[in-house]
Amino acid sequence: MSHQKLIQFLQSTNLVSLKTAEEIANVFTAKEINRNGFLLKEGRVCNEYFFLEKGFIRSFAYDTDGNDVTTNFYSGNQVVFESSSFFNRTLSKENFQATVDCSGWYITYEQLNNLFHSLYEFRDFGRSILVKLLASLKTRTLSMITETAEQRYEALLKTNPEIFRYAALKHIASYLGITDTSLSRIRKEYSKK
Amino acid sequence: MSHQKLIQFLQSTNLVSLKTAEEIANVFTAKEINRNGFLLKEGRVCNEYFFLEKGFIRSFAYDTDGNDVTTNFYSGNQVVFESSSFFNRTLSKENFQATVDCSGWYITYEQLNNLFHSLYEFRDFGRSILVKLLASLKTRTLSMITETAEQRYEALLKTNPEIFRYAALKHIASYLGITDTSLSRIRKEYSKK
DNA sequence: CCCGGCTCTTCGCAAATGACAAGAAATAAA
DNA sequence: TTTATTTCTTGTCATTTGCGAAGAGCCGGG
Repeated sequence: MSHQKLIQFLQSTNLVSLKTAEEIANVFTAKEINRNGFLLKEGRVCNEYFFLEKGFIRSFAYDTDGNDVTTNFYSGNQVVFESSSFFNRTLSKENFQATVDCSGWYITYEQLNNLFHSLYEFRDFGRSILVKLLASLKTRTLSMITETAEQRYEALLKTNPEIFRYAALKHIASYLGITDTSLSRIRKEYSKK
Repeated sequence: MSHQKLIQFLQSTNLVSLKTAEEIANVFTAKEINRNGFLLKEGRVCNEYFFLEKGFIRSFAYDTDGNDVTTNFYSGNQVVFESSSFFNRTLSKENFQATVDCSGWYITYEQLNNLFHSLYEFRDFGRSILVKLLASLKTRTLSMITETAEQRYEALLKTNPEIFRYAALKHIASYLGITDTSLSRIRKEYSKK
């Protein structure tokens, strides 16, 4: 168990030097999540800023009719946490569940704030994570408006093929904003081409 | 022209003391935007962290077919800027246009970074802005998936009635992810109730 | 190994929405 | 004011998508 991947990830933004990345990484604690295990359950306060090194996580919420709606997918080398619950210390409306066995590293809210205090570079890193999340969500929202379900399916298949290895089709369907029935039809059409 | 509203806004998050809020506000420069004027045009780097004191701004992007798609609406007492372009110094894909005469205050990227450096509290404030943007976009994306167009229209009417005072219906339609034709029909149905 | 449950596909039908076009209403320009 | 332009509504029709149900396929627990 080494911090290698985490250090690489911290440096990948070009906001953190190697020395600082090592310093930051040393604060993180190893964490494993078994298949179907939860990183976070709704109704609780998110207290782990989790770097997913290996595995796959799906986040989802329940709508007013009780339907399970996928809010996001996370594969390796990403930070996984619910920003609003984490930073505002409020109850999470989302669940984060491992689709396969996962391993990674986390720091708590307190540890993160200590690092923000002491290491200028880590604040910039933290901000870049938020900005990235916001940008990708903007792109997704725009695609919900401007693209057809089939176009969204095709784009997801090309840009995030790993999702199709790890996630159930019904969960991909709700992520795309359609029913599993409709996704099935789209896949049938698409496979003809 | 006073910083009063800006100071109040800075304090509203409870992350910034009055003294610090005043200190921060003093760095901001007054800015007016005439009706139909632009705060930001696509293809340029967003360099203004703009506090909108009065007025109304619509942000929009063009899809691949050249259709104008509303990405957001901003009324008074909000921070208006494109986070990805601003923080990453990349070209904006969005336009920000004043729907009516606007007035407010801005700081540049450089000024914001200086404040982040010198004032711990302002960093927390800046983060809370990003977290809020992310949370509201999450809510919107989820509503695009789980709610019907009529439900989204009804919710917007209740929670953001000012949008209907300032924005054209066709712009509200693209924000809701439907055509203006469809919005017109929904309004007709809705008015019967 | 077999059973039960979950997932995915398929079908028929209903409802929602989009595309296109025409006309009315509102707004801006001359 | 008059004219031109834009916005909004309405109509028809085609397409997409959802809903409910049924059946096939897959997987895990006993």
